[in-house]
Amino acid sequence: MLRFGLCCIFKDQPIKFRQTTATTLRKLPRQDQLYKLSEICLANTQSVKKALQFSADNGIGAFRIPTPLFPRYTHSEVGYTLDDLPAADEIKNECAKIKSFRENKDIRLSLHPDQFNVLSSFREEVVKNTVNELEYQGILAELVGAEIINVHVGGSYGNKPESLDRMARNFHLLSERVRLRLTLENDDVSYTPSDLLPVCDELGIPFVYDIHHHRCLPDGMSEQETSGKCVSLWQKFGREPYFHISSPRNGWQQGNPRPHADYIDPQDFPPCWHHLNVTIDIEAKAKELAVFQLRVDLGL
DNA sequence: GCATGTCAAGTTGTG
DNA sequence: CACAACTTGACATGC
Repeated sequence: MLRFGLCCIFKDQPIKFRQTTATTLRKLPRQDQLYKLSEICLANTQSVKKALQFSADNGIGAFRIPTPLFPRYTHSEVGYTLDDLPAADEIKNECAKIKSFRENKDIRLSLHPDQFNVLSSFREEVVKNTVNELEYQGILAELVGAEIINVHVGGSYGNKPESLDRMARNFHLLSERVRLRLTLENDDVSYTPSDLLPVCDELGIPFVYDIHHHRCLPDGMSEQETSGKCVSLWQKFGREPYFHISSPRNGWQQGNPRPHADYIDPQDFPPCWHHLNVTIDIEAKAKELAVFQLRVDLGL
């Protein structure tokens, strides 16, 4: 069975996630900052619950939680912990509901920390911030029962082996809570599946295969072979594999193929995936509509 | 109301 | 050298 996953936000569904910025918060007294943050965090956890309900109602088996669910949590000036917030108990209660709903309905939850998280950096400050942010993601993941914290390696700085070594060393700075959830994903500028599969094997963590990135940055390994290796790595941990797919906004023939299209072109869906038991996150701008359309196009 | 500029963080490739 | 792209626009401000 193929399990399709939604990413972060919705196109048509009235499910919204709120945000705020450090600049805005800085203008408020601490008390007001915490009140504002409390409202946002509570609203966002309620939105995750709605997203899960929508998924359950529509046969969608995975949801990627927006990274800034608790906005500015790790910020050096305006950061906070849940217990600082007036609605801390309510927020934790919502998270507990998300966790049990997820378990009952078998919906997988993942997190995808953004590009500022660079475990391969040679700058101590960057690594420190990255660890900090990943630890926040770990706390969030534990609260809501998210299984995966998926990251890119980041910079290669002109020397991939050395950068991967740094990443592997910095991996051990992370708590078990984060290490047990961390996965690596191939990107479209530096690290290919061939680069990452051995590293993942060494670190004992799974590999998330993004086929669009692979097509933008090929490594000579076929899609079928890469899929197979990804599947066996996940099977080693007794877990269901995770794939990502998207289509190029302007097609493969003209311009930059990296920007994502609104929908998935069924031609871009690899035939070798059809018979697998895997989770496939649909990275398309039309969001839930793209998942529905793809199911129709593939005759599912 | 609506248009517009801004928002914590990193790295890379393109024009 | 500026800017877009990346998993993703939303929010605050000012007219």
